[in-house]
Amino acid sequence: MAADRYQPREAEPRWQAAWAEKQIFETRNDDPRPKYYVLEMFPYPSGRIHMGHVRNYTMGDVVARYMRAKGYNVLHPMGWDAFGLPAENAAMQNRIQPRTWTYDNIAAMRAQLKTMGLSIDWSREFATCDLDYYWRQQKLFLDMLKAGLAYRKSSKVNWDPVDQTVLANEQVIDGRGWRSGAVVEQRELTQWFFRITAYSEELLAALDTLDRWPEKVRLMQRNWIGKSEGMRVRFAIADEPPGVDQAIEVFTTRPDTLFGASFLAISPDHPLAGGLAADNRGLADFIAECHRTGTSAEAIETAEKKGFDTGLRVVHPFRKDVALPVYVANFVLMEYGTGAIFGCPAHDQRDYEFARKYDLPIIPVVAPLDVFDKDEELVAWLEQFAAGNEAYVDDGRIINSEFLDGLTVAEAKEAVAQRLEAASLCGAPQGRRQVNYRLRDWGISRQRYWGCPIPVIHCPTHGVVPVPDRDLPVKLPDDVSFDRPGNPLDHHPTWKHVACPICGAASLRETDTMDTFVDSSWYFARFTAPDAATPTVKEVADRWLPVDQYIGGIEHAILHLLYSRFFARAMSVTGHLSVAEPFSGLFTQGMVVHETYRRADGSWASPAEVTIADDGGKRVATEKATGDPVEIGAIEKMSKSKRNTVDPTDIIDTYGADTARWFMLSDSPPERDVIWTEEGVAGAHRFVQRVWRMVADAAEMGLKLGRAGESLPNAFSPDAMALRKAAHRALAAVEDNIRALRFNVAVARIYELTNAIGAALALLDKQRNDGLDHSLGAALREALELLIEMMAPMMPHLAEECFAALGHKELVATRPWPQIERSLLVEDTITLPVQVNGKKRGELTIPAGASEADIQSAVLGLDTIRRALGGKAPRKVVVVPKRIVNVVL
RNA sequence: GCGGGCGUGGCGGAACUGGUAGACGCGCGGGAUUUAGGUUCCCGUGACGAAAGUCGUGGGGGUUCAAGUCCCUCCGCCCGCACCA
Repeated sequence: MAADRYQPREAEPRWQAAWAEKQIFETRNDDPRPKYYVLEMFPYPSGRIHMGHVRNYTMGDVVARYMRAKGYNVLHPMGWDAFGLPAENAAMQNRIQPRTWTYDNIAAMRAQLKTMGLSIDWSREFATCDLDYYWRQQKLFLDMLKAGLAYRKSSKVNWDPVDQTVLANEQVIDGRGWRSGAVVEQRELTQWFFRITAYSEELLAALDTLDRWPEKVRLMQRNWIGKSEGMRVRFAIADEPPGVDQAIEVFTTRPDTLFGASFLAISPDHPLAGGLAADNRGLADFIAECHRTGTSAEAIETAEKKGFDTGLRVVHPFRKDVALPVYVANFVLMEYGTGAIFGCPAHDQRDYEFARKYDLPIIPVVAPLDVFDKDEELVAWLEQFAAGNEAYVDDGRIINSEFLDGLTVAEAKEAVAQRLEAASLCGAPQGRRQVNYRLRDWGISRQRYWGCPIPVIHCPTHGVVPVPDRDLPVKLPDDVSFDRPGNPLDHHPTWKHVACPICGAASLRETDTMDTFVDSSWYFARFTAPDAATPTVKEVADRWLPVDQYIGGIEHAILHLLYSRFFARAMSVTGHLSVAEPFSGLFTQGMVVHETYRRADGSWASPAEVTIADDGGKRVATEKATGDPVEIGAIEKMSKSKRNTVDPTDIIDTYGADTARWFMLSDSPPERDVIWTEEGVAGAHRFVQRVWRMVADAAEMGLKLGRAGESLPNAFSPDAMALRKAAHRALAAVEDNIRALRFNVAVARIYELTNAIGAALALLDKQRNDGLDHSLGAALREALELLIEMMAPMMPHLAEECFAALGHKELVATRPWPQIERSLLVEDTITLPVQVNGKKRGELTIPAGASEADIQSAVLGLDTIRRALGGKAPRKVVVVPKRIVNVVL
């Protein structure tokens, strides 16, 4: 019964055409069934898809196909994150228009993606560089401007000297541009910002509602928002006439340690520092030196805490006789709090180091709880502390602090707050409570061509004038040149010259474009009505959103996901939708990694260039072309530089999309990295062929199996019953595991069922000449059909081919998910492991309904148990129903 | 430094709220089919042991009839953030 091999190259396009022809993945907004929105992070059109895309989109497709089979109206769209610098770089290098380059890439990648057999609604496809999309984005911007969520300010920006553009804080990594890797400079520019900080608290608090997000991502966002509760405290400058300007305001989260203060420190960028430096040469030099020190991680790590005594003195708020020196210090950031701090060396490590260096007092004001009320121990602790070289930063009770003595840290914070709020300094309260966030407003201006133009006009009379809706879109010109650095829009001879919409005077267009993170902050909403003349159709967006399952890489844990959360709120305020959170379920998948291969000369060899052989249990690599030995290196993320990439198209050409999909889902848990191996792919392909062979063999035995759609007999032989149980149990397990996105376990369950079917098939084949067990034939057909249906979300083409081979006319893709026969999940007899003193000594097979007493006596009657007991009487017998029996001596 | 995650055979990994550790796959060994290789099918595969059995989830300790799972402690690896007052 030699069956032909399954030919994916022939079968896969045929089924893809069948699905396309019936338009079964095109989703209607007016479909009354419950909705389910699955989305994978859309790709940047770099030109070729990579294995990371294959993994990402396969996972999403499994969920989409499964939920469709479960009766949901599934939205599963695809688009392109198409603006951005690489298109301009290509323009400069290859003298090709960014537009042409981008759309060519999209066409190539779309064709590649389509070979994967994804159940995507391609009718909703768009690219963010489509005029139709960025036009609506300009509308969103104008609405946000009106709502006060977009504004312009002059600010110090991160300037990337290589890409010649401004970067968001989030795009600066260790002081370098996230794309170019160039050391970032600080420049003063007028920039557009989105007021994301208006939602600091909201974005933080709502993280608690995102219970289907990875804890890790929520934590990263929490840290990024960086809430801290503290106080602003004003210190009066000594020997100056009282006046509001004669105070320095600091931010602190430890007002309880105020009596331990021994100095104030202000940032080199603090206005006061600048003022003082005007007639203090030494200070001016010090500030200049601070600016020279890098902001990279190493620089900060190794930088010494340095300060410069300004000569100013301030008055301690509670001890008018104590004057504290004011330093300019290199470790105080102007961007955080007020740009000034009070130093409490005893309870802050940085302040401690600073005090040691400049010989300032170190006054302990918090004592550990366990020594606080024991005089001798407290004295000993104080001595030990004085002899040590570390600040005490843990909890405790207050000492050396007049009215605070004996209070807990929390009580002391409250007491200080009340005093300072009541106290007055120069006509204002001396202190006030303040919640501070690390989150900054989002700078979106980019001095770049290939992005969404910011739709405003600068009029000499009226200043910034929004482009009226009737004049939208502000269209990117095609005739731009890239022969000099800087922004081509700015260089364009005519584009920026326009009349003011208010007075008609000659004015200039804004030539900055938006950060591409803006484009990806609302695309999920646009998919719900991709052809609408407005950014969204509110009722439609509200019906579809939030995205039920969003899948993508962990690298977007902060930027993209936080911006999208902000946009959902901004779009609610401006009337485009009314959901707060864009993604109710988030899954972050692991990377695809591969071995690296290095030649003797140090160059990298690609997997396609080497042959792996087994040499006495050790894997060795040789170069295909020359036979030279190649060193097998570390397993790393697939990258062009290490040349350890595998092209999805090569794999699909060789093995078919189903094999690639199946391998991506097997073995590794989806949140972890998956190691791409030739052996693994071959194994996946072996399984594809095995399933096909089984189906073909079964089809050949046609008569024994009954026909497609034929109902099952009433009675089953024990063999048939066992197979039915295995099939329905597998179905239940696969369903549970797909729901939990535990695809690797679902795959294992499918393998198990396949093994069971293989055994049953062999049994039936043996009966060829003997008496036929017709009920086994029927059970086999049922099991095979269930197998096909449960693997269909993962290997959709193979499933269709198999289903057709069994005589079905219908597509698997349009069939409802099979019903589990619950009665088959219940065992009538069960096998319990039996332990003696916690070690397994035997097994007991007994009716499921047996009483505890029956089980006990049956257990004690087992030979293996009697032998293990050696004639001794058990002390007790623990019976855990349906699980285990433990006989205790 | 702060925060989080992880540690199970040769490898990737299973193991529900404590209840048969190693499902499933890869690799490896043996056998059958084949002119041969490959393919395919069958059997075996945690370690030690002839066997009975003993040991075994990073190390050590604890709770429990029972621990990969809970508690304490130590070690190692990975990731994120980081002069945030």
